[in-house]
Amino acid sequence: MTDAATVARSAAEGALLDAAERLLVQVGHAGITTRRVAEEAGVNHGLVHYYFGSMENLLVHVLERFTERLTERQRAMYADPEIPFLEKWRQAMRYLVGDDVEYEKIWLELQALSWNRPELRDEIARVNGEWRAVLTEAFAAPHERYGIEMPLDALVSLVMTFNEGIILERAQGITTGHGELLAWIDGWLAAREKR
Amino acid sequence: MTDAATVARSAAEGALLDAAERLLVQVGHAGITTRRVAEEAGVNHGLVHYYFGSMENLLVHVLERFTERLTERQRAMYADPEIPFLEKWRQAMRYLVGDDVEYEKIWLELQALSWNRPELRDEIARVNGEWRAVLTEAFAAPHERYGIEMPLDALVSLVMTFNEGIILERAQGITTGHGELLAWIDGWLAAREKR
DNA sequence: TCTCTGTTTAGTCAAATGTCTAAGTCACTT
DNA sequence: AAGTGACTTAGACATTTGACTAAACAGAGA
Repeated sequence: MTDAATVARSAAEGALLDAAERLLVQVGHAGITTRRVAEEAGVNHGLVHYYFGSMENLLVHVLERFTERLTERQRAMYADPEIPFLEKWRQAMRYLVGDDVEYEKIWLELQALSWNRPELRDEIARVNGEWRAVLTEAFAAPHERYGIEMPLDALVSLVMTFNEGIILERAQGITTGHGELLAWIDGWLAAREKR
Repeated sequence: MTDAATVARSAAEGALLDAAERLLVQVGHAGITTRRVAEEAGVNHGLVHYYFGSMENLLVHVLERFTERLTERQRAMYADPEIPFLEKWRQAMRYLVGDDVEYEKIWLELQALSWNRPELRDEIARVNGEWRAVLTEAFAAPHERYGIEMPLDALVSLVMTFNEGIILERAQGITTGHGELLAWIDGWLAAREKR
């Protein structure tokens, strides 16, 4: 295979994966067909089969690429030891209720896909475990410093699940109470920070 | 229309709605077709069109019937003023992590369906609002009695979203931390109860 | 008993879909 | 310049799907 050809192929493959993500946002996983994703990507519909073997397999690749980026983003958000915890928390909450609803929609659609494809569930569970690990490490020090009564693993689960709940509600256009909740947490953290 | 015919028709309609719910659990909303739901219900596939006009409309009826039951269940869970709050809470949490995963799967599939059908979102939002109202009323007294610092609407949002997050994680086979979180909350409530 | 009306059945139809293939195209090598 | 091999294209093919329909059917009332 020539270099030029390799580049062209990678570009086309990437275009198909990008197109699939856009269609996840626009119509959901159930509405994606080989012809539609090819048209969205501006490539011939035969390439879906040529590159990925099947429509199903293309979505598997979308999932893998997305979870890789997601894991990276989660790590970047909380990992840097230079940045104070409160700042990380605020950054994470800004993302959570920011206007990047599309990103969350992709993630939800991929999760919904996994509900009925057992072979994809491991990948979702892996990302969940990774996120849990990142949060557990990031919250270990604040957990002690702020004197939070609840055990660390319970706290991490609480943070993860209420985040997922907010994402789920936002996907349905519901935002009631989110601002109040996040504002109170922020105030609570800030007050303890100053002491 | 005769009475006997009415009964037979109601039975067949109910059978189709029940079959659709079972298929939501088994294969998700994307895998439901007129022929498949008819076979599952044991009726002729033409009846889907005759009764409901379209496959889409059948799912709308499934959503309406389900949300009606869900609202009723939520009210029954928290409404009775005779039952002490702690007991209600424990009952609700037992449901949440009970083995009735199928029920949650139906609810999640219907929500996922609504992500791409704007006409269904009002119904989801309605149920969400109803649940919020029920919880707000049920938590008003405990909120004050337990001396919870967070404002009531933030507390209600926290409870709702972490519940939804737990449901979402459980749909993917993830239960890490749930037991620890609920156990701690239970202990916290129980300790304040005794005082 | 016979008709009439609403229900049920089996089957038709066009459109859409995933998969696959044969022919065409292009860059690179010899 | 011709050949080579991989890539790309357009189209074919069998299935499946939602929607629809004509005919068979059943039960209530005359």
